[in-house]
Amino acid sequence: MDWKGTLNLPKTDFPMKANLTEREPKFLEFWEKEKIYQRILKKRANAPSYILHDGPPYANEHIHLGTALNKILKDIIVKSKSMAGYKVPFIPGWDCHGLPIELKVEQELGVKRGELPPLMIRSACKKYAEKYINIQREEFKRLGVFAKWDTPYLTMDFSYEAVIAREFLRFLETDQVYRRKKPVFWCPNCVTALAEAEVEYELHKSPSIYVKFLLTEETQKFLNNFLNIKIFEPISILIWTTTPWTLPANLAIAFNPDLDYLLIKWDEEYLIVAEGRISALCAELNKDLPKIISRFKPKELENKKVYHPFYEKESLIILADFVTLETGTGIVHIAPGHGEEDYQIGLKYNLEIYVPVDQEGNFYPHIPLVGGLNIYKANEIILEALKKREKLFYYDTIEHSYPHCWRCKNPIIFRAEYQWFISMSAKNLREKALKNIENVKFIPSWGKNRLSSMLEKRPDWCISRQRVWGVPLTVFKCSNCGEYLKEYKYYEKVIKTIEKEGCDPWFEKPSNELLPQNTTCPKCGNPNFEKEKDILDVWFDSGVSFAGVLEKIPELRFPADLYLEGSDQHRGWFHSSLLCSVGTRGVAPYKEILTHGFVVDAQGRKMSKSLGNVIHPQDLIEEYGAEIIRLWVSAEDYKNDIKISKEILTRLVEAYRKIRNTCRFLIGNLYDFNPKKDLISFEKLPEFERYILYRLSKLIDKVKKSYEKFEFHIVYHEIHRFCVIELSSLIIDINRDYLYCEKPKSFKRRATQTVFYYALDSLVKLMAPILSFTAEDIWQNLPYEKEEISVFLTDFPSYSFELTEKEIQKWEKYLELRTEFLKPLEIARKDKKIIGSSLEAEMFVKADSNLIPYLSNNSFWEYFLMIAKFELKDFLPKPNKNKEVYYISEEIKGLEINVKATSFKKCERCWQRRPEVGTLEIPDLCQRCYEVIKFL
RNA sequence: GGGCCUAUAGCUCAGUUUUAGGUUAGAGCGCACGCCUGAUAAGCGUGAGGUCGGAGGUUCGAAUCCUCCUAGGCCCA
Repeated sequence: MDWKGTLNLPKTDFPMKANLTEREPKFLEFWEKEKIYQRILKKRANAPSYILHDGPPYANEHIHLGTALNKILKDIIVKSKSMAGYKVPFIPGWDCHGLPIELKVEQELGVKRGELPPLMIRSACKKYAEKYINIQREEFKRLGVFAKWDTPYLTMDFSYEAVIAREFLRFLETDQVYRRKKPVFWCPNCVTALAEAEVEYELHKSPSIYVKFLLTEETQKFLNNFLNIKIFEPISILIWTTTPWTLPANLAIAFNPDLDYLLIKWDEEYLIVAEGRISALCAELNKDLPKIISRFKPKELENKKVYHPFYEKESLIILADFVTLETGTGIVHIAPGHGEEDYQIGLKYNLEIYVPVDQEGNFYPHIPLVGGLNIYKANEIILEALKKREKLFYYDTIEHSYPHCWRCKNPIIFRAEYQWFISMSAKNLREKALKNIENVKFIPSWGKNRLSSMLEKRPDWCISRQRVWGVPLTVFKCSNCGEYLKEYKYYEKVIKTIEKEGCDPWFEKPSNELLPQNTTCPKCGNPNFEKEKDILDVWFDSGVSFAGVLEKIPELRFPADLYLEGSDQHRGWFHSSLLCSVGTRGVAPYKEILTHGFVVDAQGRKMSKSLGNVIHPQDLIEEYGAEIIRLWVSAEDYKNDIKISKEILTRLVEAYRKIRNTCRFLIGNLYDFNPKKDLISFEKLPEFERYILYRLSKLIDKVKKSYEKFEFHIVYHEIHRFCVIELSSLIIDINRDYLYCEKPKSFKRRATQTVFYYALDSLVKLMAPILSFTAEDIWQNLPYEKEEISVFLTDFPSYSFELTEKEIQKWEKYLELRTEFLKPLEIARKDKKIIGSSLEAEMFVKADSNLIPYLSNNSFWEYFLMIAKFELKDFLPKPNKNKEVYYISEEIKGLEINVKATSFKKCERCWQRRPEVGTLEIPDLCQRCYEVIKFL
């Protein structure tokens, strides 16, 4: 007789194989069609809101794993906060302006900067950004991310552009903006400023010259005194440079305050150089060691003077940390208009940002000696002049890495141009920003230190760019007296225009059409004005998103609860947002900042084309499904670098299957269970079932707390572990007999189903923020009536199944004992080969008195160990070594175990070995099954 | 070169700070071996894996505190 038909075997259509790649789109469709995210928001309409403000990704390429990771983390938060009872309106955004797109567009059109009218470039840029916004939006959606995809914020929206301009004007009218020269990369051939991204480094042959700067009489007098020497012959300070043409712009020479310098006599000349360069110089200049007169620290020389090598003027001696012993003489010639470091140190010493070179690389006509000459021609003239005046100590040429223009491939120069700045000090922006982040919570906590140390050191913010794809610096300048209009009243019309038509009118309309009628200069009364040509740094665009989004959209709120980005954004968006917000609102735009690391390969190295270790999310979706990417995001601790590799993914797929299959088993065994009628109250449940439910409520607590703390890897680990241990290994394995073999409506079976019901209900909700597709899949396959049409409309479970401390301890002891009992069973199976299934085993146990209370219920242990017979004995007879196992526990003192094969016959229905099998009316069956069969 | 951060079994993570540094360092997976064949491209069990990146130091005692080094990441120069 085949008894299988009399069993209550699991039934479900929920497939074991996830087939994620194929099935995921169906759930996406379901969410979209049923407007699930909108429904969630509607359901939480009156709930307290949680504002996670999306940092806008740049719309110029497909998403990569980093962008995917970031958005999935945000999605996990949106979903978990929502299921924890908050209203979470999530407005995605895109950063649209800026150089990378403008460059890409120029490249695609095959034009150089300035070759096309700004409006044409701008329109092409807009199209380009739109294209990638649409691509990225679909890619984000494909990952299962919930958001208001139909109403994102774009920094190129007219309304947003108007906000950018308005916020800039707030800085302007509060006197936090100023204009000053600053060196930038400059291509004299293309007659344009270059961004760092437009610079290529290539080998270039330059002059290498050592130039003497003669001490002034006063300085020499001081030095004689200072070093206690008497030298009346000329003393010179030796510097090294590869750009003789910057010497006309020289305003200072810099020593490193920490280095030692020497006064030496070399070829009858008195010179000053760094001690650490002497031997290198001897080799380089092919000279013998000099005679050393004196050694000194340069601090005392600060603010003393030397003579310019060929102009009738003086140059200042200053101190600068960036001077090194790597090359040259340890003393650096400073031209603040022609180098970044020169500029910075120039600001410190209040030097002029002096630029004698025009935009095409020619000296202005009035400059002595080199006026009107191109810088390369000037190099020759300057060399001649130096020789003539005996200021050239040594001349050579070197080949070194030098910046070139990526378009015309010519060498470029550093040249100061007027730029706009937001002052860190005018209105105490730095101090205010530092003060405000004290109230911000950082995860991880070191983020605060990182952000504040950047704020402490950063220079004034250069916000102007000489480009067209962006929001203009809306400033009018009086054409007569040069006065800038600062009051907002002059700009209301411009802002309104931008709101309606975008920024194009600024580029095409004359200023009198943008200004209010009859505007005249408040200073000189002149009616004509010039528009500023530069545009704003894109970091300003996204930096004011609190104004363009949080303040603008009614369901949002300023400040936000959370900003969540990669750790690079300490210098980026966290930073610019803070400055913009503090500078105009006086407070930080966020209450909490969460940062994640970067995606790296198995060895912890960054992903790069050259290393060939780049993994694309698109490929992973195709091979594994988006769900596995989501699981990966959750499983890794994002506070550090986040590794990804084939092995990691394989492990995750396996873990995924375990979770899925466990749920499948629960579903399959609840096909005839109606929670409304069949649920058994916790108090009435048997002990083991109560213990599992207690463990379940511990899991729920832990998982909910971990979501709150944004520790998603804990969520993943806990859920997975619960499926493996409490469910699969314990209650499913042990109670399977009840499910299959007892009467369908029996207490034992319903009790087990009750546990299954709670476990499944909890798991599906707890996993939903991470395993969104699978949770929805499970939800749709629940065999009983559902409270909502989507799992995302439900709340996290809040069951609390408590046991007394005594009960908990007892069960921990039971499990400890169980582990010990399984060991001799395994020996019986593997070594002695006397049993296969544990059901074939009989176990006899001798134990110390302290263990007796746990072991006195024989039938419980038969059930709990799934064996044929368990007996507690006072004494164990000598075992037959071939046919029995005798085992003394090492872990639990005083526990001796004897295992042998049972002689009981197997019940053909439930496969248990029972003494009564063969003695009943139906000899195939055990007593229990006999009764069940009779009942059926 | 500077600032910040990271380094625990093959993999992913606990344990380290603020409940004071304390006996043989934990979990799950994977692996090996065995079992089951009524979750079956499933399930159960047992076992082997770590000088806690390296070297010093503090201490009776350190994965945990200090110093240095190595490798890697982010941001600057």
